[in-house]
Amino acid sequence: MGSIGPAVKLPRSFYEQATLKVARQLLGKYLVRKHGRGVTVGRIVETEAYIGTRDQACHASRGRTRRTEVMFGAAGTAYVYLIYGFYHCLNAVTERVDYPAAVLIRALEPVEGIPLMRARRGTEDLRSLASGPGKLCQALAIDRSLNGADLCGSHLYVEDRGDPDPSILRAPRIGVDYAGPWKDKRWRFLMRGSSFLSRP
DNA sequence: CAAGAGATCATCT
DNA sequence: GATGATCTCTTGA
Repeated sequence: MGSIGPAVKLPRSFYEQATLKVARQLLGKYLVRKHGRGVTVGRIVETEAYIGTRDQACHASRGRTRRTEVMFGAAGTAYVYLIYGFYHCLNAVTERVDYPAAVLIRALEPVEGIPLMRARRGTEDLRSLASGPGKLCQALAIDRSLNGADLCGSHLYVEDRGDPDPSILRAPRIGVDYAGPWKDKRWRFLMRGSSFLSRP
């Protein structure tokens, strides 16, 4: 719907760019997940950037540990972690090796495989299927087994379907009040007018 | 509609 | 032993 031209899988070079640019440019692209015989796709409508060891909201600010190791690795890999013992969060690792940075995918507009998403989420409400980082991982069957997975592979990747550039808003990141001066950075990017955001 | 509680576990101190 | 880059449900205006 509204797509023009062929779908192009984003190459690794896309993720090697500055994290804020990647976070901005992921909006309007399509996250594709192939799992078993099911394909689910959502249009990315909300992202957040986590950048380097000085950003106190970034997990890597606590150093290079087993958990954060993936963020220090190559751009274009998935950083997936379990949060609050219940939900998973999906990030795309960005920038160069040894520089820890990533973009959190915060919300999707369901596009393909909607019945499967409804079944996985246990709700019929379209607006609740993927409007949050934990929700979208549940809807797309993304868990820690995908930590370190290649986003330029065939099970989990992002496509440019030729949509026109969206109108974008910036806001402070969610849930990082502990991050001192870094909590006010406007590193959250939203597609203006989308009704599938985690919050307006 | 807003606010609060509770759920549950991998990771790190 | 403490702590979350969350979500859902309940309560009460």
